[in-house]
Amino acid sequence: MSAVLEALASPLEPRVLPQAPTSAPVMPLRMRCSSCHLGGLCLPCGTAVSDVQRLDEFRFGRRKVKTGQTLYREGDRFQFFYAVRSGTFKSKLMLADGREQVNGFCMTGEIMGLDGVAYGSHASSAIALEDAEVCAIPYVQLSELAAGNAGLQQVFARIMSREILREHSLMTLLGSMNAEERLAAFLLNLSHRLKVRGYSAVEFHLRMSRAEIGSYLGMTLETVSRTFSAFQQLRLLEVDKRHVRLIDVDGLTRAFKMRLN
Amino acid sequence: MSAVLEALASPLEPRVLPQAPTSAPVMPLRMRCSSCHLGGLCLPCGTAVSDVQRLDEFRFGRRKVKTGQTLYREGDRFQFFYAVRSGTFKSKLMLADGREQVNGFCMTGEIMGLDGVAYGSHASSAIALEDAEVCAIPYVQLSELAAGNAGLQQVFARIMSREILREHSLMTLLGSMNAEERLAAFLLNLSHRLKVRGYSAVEFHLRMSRAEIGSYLGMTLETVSRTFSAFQQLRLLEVDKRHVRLIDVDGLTRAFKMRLN
DNA sequence: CGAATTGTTGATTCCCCTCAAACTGGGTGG
DNA sequence: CCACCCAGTTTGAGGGGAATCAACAATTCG
Repeated sequence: MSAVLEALASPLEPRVLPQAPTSAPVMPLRMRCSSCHLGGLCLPCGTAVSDVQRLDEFRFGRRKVKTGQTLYREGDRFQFFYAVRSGTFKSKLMLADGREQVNGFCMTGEIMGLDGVAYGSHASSAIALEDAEVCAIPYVQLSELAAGNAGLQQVFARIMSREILREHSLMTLLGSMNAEERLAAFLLNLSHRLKVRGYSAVEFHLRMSRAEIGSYLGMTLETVSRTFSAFQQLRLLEVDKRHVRLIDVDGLTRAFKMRLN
Repeated sequence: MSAVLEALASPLEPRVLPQAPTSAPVMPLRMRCSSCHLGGLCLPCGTAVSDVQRLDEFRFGRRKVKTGQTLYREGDRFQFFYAVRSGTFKSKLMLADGREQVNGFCMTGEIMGLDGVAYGSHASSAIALEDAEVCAIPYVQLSELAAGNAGLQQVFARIMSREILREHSLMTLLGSMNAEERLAAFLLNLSHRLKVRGYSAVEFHLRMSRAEIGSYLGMTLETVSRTFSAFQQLRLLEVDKRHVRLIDVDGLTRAFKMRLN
């Protein structure tokens, strides 16, 4: 019986899935949150200074992951959250027919692995789309720390809740938008996240293939490509392979006219 | 800028939305978890006995909600989770064009309102599809209690994580399944949840309209109706308005062939 | 009872998937 | 060096599945 049928119904049984070793090396380096360049982007966001000092008490291990390497695999035992320090990841899971379903892209400061808490094993795989580095946050230790610290606990709850909201939005997108609206929403989301991270909001390099975008947005790679071309003809953007320059952000915004909560 | 664009990027700013009063009355009755008939279905699921006693320390208020009434509204200040004691709810949000997007149905024992934690206001509305009763769990108190109790905190984290998994599955459904697969998955999910609650797994009354099912599954009400008829012709089930009897569960299972994680 | 809501079914349209072919840039090896 | 391959992308042609528009039946409700 699949997770669709069981997600809410059989709450706490651990799921038994084949174990596969993760391929990325563990780095001996350890970081303090208070000296991290990510600052407010990451876990400590919204955390009081005193709580960040609590986070410092145990230093998080770092790990480098090269392009194409797997950080963790669907079914792996869940031990760590991973905060992206640099690079981009895709989160994916396998369907019965062997196709892969991409269900997220993670950039600097974003937390991966939240879906592992429910059953103690990762429900998705994380694969680096470019050379990347992550901060491994041991769930057990974070839990213990949060148990004595209401502030940290709230931050953690909010991060989980934000993930729920993110998926709400994606569900709305998949359930009620056409191809142009989906791609416009995707590009504007990307643009916004890049801007927050200090990169250009209008000119950027896509880290993911057409097929990965298509999987994420629930359409085929051909339709993604065609929609890019259509946007270019409408003078909304310029695109050459993975290089994108947004010309008419307002036009793109109008192109996805739904209010996504 | 919509939540799609901001979900992960601007983490903790409270969102300002119009306030609307909730319409359901607050009941003076108060319940202890340890004496609740829901038992393992609800929040205490997976909680040690000693922790349930902790939950008993503050008694949760109950509230009756009649068919069609709103328990909480999108934009309302987030103060409570709600555990469904009886009845069925739909969770929905409004799109820019006035249509409503249904993003979940909640039955006995399930927790509503998890999406409110992120920004301190509810991101969706909850509406009773039949006369219902809920248990109002004050978030602040639950937080405080969990701060001194690692077990309870874990239960809470798992509930959030399960919600994330549920949405993963729905995203996969919306992104990669056709109408028949979607409806089959929906019916099998419903069947399973009813069975767990002691009802018949093969014969039940749908609490929601074709339009609500369609909104939830990302298809039109006409397509929902047609797909029901098609299943009936295939002798997979019998359907008369909202009364459903599953005849060939295996056949339905084959009808949605995807492995949803 | 008429009006409104909900559900079923039919006819038509159209968006996107599928299949297919061609192009690009990069890497490899003879 | 160029021929070759390969993965990724673009573009075209055609078909199918679901949306749209519409009519009608069944039920509920004021």
